[in-house]
Amino acid sequence: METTWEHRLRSAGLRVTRPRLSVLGVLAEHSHVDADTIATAARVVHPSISPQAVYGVLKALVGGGLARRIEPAGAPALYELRVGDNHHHLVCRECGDVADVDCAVGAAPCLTPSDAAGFVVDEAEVVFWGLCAGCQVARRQHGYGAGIAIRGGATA
Amino acid sequence: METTWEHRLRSAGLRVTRPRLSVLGVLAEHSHVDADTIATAARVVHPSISPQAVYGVLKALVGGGLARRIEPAGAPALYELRVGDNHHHLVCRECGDVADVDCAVGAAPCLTPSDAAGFVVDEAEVVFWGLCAGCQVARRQHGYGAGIAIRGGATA
DNA sequence: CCCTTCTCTTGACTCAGTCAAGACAACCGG
DNA sequence: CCGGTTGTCTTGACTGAGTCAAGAGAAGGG
Ligand SMILES: [Mn+2]
Ligand SMILES: [Mn+2]
Ligand SMILES: [Zn+2]
Ligand SMILES: [Zn+2]
Repeated sequence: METTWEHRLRSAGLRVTRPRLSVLGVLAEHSHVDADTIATAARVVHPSISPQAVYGVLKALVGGGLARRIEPAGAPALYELRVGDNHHHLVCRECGDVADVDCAVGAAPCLTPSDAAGFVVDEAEVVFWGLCAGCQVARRQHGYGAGIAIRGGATA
Repeated sequence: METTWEHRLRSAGLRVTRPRLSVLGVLAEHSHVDADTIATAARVVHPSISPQAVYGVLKALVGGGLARRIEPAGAPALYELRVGDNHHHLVCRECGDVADVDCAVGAAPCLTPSDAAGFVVDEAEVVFWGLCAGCQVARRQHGYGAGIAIRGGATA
């Protein structure tokens, strides 16, 4: 059972191209990256790649199930290769850093709404908002310690 | 204990203005509306209101805790008055319709991530993706029945 | 009623992403 | 190995949602 990028592209019905391989290469090293960062990194190995090619490649990869797209509120979309495992995300309100959270329940959707209002639900997307370790330290050092009012109102 | 909009604005440290009252009026009748819809509706009662005023008012209301902003992936931000009850949302992949969900049932791994990776979490945001009742019917009638590949990877 | 300060209007501008036309290159068949 | 057929990439224009800034206007404390 082949698992090279070439094979995975082909079995998704996609042609194997240099732009696609370089974007996949970037995604393999960085998780939760935006299109612009991907373009910059991909240009190291394939200098002529255009921003629009990156958008196109990413759309193809997501459509083919090779990549996943997440859109944290107030930030450009992020892409990752971890796909099909229904995992969730921690997002830092301060620096935007994103960390993976394995879903304790496993299968999607991992939660069931109390009243689905007639909806057929196929996915439960969970985003945990907070402060990453680094930003907690930075706050304390700059005198923002103790109880700060954090944007967003409702506290878990 | 006063609960008029005027009072609530003032106790949030905000002045009472016509644009703010008309936006609040719109929010009181429609839930989960975008800025543009709000502007159009507010213009009925206050014709001279500018789009930027609506953005400004909404930012003030959210900042003052009178309104909540949600940003479903791939759609403009939506606003509502239900605030401080940490409720969640069902979003239709087809028509974008949004419904409120009081709380999730079942295991609650999603209020406390198994491994918070050093983050201090203050909010768990949950979005249930699926098809609303109306769009389920529409699909069946147009021959899209049975198992369709739905965007987003993991299928329930 | 006046003055200060906050808020609104107007208009330019940003950012992330899309759309479309044509050049180009991957892959299939011969 | 070569040529033709598509699918993909490049280039460049464009959109939509939202921000920023300057000045006019109005809210509300004194
Ligand atoms: Mn992830
Ligand atoms: Mn709601
Ligand atoms: Zn951080
Ligand atoms: Zn629908």
